[in-house]
Amino acid sequence: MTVRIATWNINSVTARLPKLLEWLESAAPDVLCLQELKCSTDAFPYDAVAELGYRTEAHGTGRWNGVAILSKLGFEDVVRDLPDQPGFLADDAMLPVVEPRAIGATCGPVRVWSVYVPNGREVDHAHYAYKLQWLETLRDVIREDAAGARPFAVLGDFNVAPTDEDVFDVAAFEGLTHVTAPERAALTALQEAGLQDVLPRPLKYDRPYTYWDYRQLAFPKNRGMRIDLTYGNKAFADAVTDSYVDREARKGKGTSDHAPVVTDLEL
DNA sequence: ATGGCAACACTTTGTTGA
Repeated sequence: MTVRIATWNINSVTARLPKLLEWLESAAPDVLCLQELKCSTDAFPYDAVAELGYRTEAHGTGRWNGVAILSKLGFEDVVRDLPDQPGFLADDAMLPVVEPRAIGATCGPVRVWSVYVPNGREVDHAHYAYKLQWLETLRDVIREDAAGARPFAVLGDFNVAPTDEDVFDVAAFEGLTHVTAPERAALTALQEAGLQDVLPRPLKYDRPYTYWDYRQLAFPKNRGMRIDLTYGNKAFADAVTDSYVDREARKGKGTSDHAPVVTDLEL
């Protein structure tokens, strides 16, 4: 069977609902992993996407973060949060909070995680240590599925550019998060656990960036980054027939600052 | 030069994002 799986940091599913529905109709993925819902689990627009044939498993608490999986292939074994997922201790908080950044499910023949990896903010910030710890936990959680025979992938906003080629100008990121050696080592650890970076093709230019800042005409100037990734195990990667970044969805007003990444499989 | 865009909620300004 042919299966189309996509990931998209939507930057508010309520603000982006018209764009989401339009994209679901045109791209018609079987499974879509969303990040940055910016709404609670209850506030997700379930009915609107159900009219297009999708069931949804969402995980959100409100203003920040939030992840979901939309599926035309049903759901089994839905898991909210990574087992032993680290929390983040905010400046004004007494206790660390486990944020809604991961949801896993089996959709037909494929098991997926939709993940929104912490940003890290600055290299000397507690959020950066949190990011590395979060990625380490992810590595531990995916180990069994990564080594298994069932097609499996982690898709989402990893907030790490895997190589220098994945940012428009490496000099512009000197000393910043997203390109540091420890962050990239965390991605390498996922690969050592059995996952492969499914490199999408760009629809324009030479590199498949997935994120462009809203400011200073970054998109028309193609000052982008590739941080939205599809990490599949061998069974998944071997089944890939095509993968691309749908930069068309980044065009115009009222879009997310991320583009969807689409992967087609023959299973 | 700390802006610039966008979203959101508790402050219609401050926080977050990358």
